[in-house]
Amino acid sequence: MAGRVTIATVAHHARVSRQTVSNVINAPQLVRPETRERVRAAIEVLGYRVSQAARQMRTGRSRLIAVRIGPAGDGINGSVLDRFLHGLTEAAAPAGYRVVLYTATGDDAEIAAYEELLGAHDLDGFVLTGTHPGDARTDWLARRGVPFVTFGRNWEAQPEPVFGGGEHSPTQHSKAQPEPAFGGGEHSPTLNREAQPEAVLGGGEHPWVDVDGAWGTRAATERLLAAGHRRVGFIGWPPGSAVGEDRREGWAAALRAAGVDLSGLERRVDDRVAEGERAAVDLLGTVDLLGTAGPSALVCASDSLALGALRAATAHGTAPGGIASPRIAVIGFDDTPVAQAVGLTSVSQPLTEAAAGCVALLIRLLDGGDHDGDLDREGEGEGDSGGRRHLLLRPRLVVRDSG
Amino acid sequence: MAGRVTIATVAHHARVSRQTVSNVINAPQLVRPETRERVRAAIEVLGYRVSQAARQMRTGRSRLIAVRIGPAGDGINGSVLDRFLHGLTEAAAPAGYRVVLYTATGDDAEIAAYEELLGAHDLDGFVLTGTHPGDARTDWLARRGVPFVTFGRNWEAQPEPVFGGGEHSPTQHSKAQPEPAFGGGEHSPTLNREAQPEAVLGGGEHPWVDVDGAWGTRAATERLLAAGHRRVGFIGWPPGSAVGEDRREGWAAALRAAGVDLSGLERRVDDRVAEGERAAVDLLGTVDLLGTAGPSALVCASDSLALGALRAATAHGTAPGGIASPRIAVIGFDDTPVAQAVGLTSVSQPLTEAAAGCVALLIRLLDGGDHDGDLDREGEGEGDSGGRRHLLLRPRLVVRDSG
DNA sequence: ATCCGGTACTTGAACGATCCAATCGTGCCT
DNA sequence: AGGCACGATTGGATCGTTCAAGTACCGGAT
Repeated sequence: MAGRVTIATVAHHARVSRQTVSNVINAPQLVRPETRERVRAAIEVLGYRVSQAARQMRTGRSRLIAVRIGPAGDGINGSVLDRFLHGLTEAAAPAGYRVVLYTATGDDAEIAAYEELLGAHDLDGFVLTGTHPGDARTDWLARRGVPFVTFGRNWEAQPEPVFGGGEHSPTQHSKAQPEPAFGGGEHSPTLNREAQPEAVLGGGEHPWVDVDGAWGTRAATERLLAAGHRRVGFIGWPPGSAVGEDRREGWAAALRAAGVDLSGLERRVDDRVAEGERAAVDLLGTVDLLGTAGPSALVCASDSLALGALRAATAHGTAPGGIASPRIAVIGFDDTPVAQAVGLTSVSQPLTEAAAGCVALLIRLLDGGDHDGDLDREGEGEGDSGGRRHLLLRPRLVVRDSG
Repeated sequence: MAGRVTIATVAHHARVSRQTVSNVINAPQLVRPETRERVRAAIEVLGYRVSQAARQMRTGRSRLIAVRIGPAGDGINGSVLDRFLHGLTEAAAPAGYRVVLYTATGDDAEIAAYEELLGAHDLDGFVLTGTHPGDARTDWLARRGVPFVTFGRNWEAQPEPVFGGGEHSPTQHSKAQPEPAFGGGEHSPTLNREAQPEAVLGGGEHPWVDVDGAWGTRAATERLLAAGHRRVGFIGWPPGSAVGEDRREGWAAALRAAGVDLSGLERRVDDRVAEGERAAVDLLGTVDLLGTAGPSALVCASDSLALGALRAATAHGTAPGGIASPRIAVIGFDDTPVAQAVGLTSVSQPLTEAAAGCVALLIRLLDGGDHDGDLDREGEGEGDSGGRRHLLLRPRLVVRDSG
């Protein structure tokens, strides 16, 4: 009550002015080492913490970034989301940023939420998930000059698929340490913020992080091919979903590369277990006019579909009359707890790295706004997102019993 | 840039003083309706939003509440957590509060996080999850006089099991609308905050919200008994977990009430699918000295265990030699996506209501601090958390194929 | 001796809201 | 008419920080 520790308290204790204390915190290089240490000691002794509110009022920056948390199953869903959120929170903390949540149903409501968050709380930036073609949110934010990053690539601008890592081999660095850079100083030095955010977002494309779904389904398909399967089927979502098309494409590419004819190997259904089961039964029972049998393995666009397929496969394998026919392999997507529970092989998204990538890109926009010069240095081993505005991460195939 | 809309802008536009505008926002009853409307119109026209930073600096209140998001599977996990988070965010918004996330591994690290959050961001309150006996966090917060609510009852003080709803019958209101109260005014009227938080937490017990696990397992067990099963087994966690003991107790109580002997019907294992399967195989194969067969149905402390049990049950049901023995029923706990996917009957926690309850209790601490008088009125049909400091919610049994 | 550039630090003035005490009607009662 | 109470409104001070400008000092070139 009586003794809130302010910057003035510290200043008095260290026998310097307030501004010098401020400099020790925000621009240490301006202060003589001797003085600096004296001030730091005072801060330590008194247990001083800068008041974010006061700082924010002066600078207009809140050091808060916002993420939407949908009701459920929107874009990235279920337990996928909370791993992502955890990754965000953990990556943001060392840079002095915190994550606040907001909800909204539909793009319009979300834009209203932006108004509120920006107006009242001076939010510094946004992380969007579940982007889709024709997304009103990205346009709105870009037009307003609000810094943001999307988890999910920009589906508008198709070209320029930039890869995060180096080589294209199936071996992958499991832990890529996306941003070892920002551990250094406590805060970035004071900069003359000229408030020209539209310059930051120049170039027409916003920064994004995404997981290469096609690579995942391709890896899954190739694994099945390598195991001797030829006719590898695919159960995906109805056309129209960009993510869905991406995942399908990986499967198709792998089969084309192996010279397998795709016809009759594919079903497109809604993302539910029962639908997946029906589609699988349908596919597995197929015998075309030439007597070619149905697929002997299935790649699915989600774990839900895969779970359905797995049921159908089990039934199919034992049904004929006692003699177990060769087992139908199934591979899912997202490595949800369901997959872990039932032993389903699945493509796992590197969510922690994706989250760290989002934070790194966003913080670059926020703290390093106008350092265009710095972007010139190329891949000095600094970490994945070296000077990039986009980051396409490779998923990982988690192999279990099912394929 | 040039024209940020401040309270002075609005005042000028509406031809009143700043204070009047402030009163319209914070204590509308002090302002003549005519003036009030004029000011509101000006706010609307100009798109004015109060600057939280400025308000916070003056009042010391940030209108931010914090929730920890653990790495995974800690206390409440997976998709359970993000439903809870969504509920919190949604319930907090109409009262003008926002949810910020933080991470910490272990109680000590979490306490360090409190220091930081309180010192720098002036956080108003905390929602803790996964409380356990001897929790250092609650002590620390209580000693500091920081408002907080736990999701998870206070395991220290065993007595006083207060029920949220009314009657104790198995029928339940599916949607209980936990807090229809706070939709009214935009903000609470200005109060003389005397900053005596220790008074708020007087009485030795902190507010909490919890789900009545025993009620859930009891309902599950009773359902199985009603379906004709007599020997209903239980697969739970090793002794030591308060939540685990609670869930076990519901099963035990139901069997005792039905006059069934519990011996040999129970296994206690770690919370993994394989362990659940092993335990179920073990239980189902049991034939004791008197020739009594093993259980014909299983209640489990989690969906993981139940999934294992379900596998064992399927195998058990078909193994003997062709003739399918009567199906073994299995019921899980938490209604995770896994349960939904495999058709497992499971006890579902009312997470949205729990979250709303947490927010309601916390906001009562924050906004209504010293209204001790108000607590006297008893259950006036105000909604669940009428004047209560504790809220024990009933779970719901979601019936699917498995039992 | 004067001027200069730079470093190290200090001082006054904002940021935008709320709180406090004082003021200004306005109606009502005696 | 005067006094009083009450409701509505006002100006000034304040929260803790950063920004912009200013002071003091020192070594070296003019």
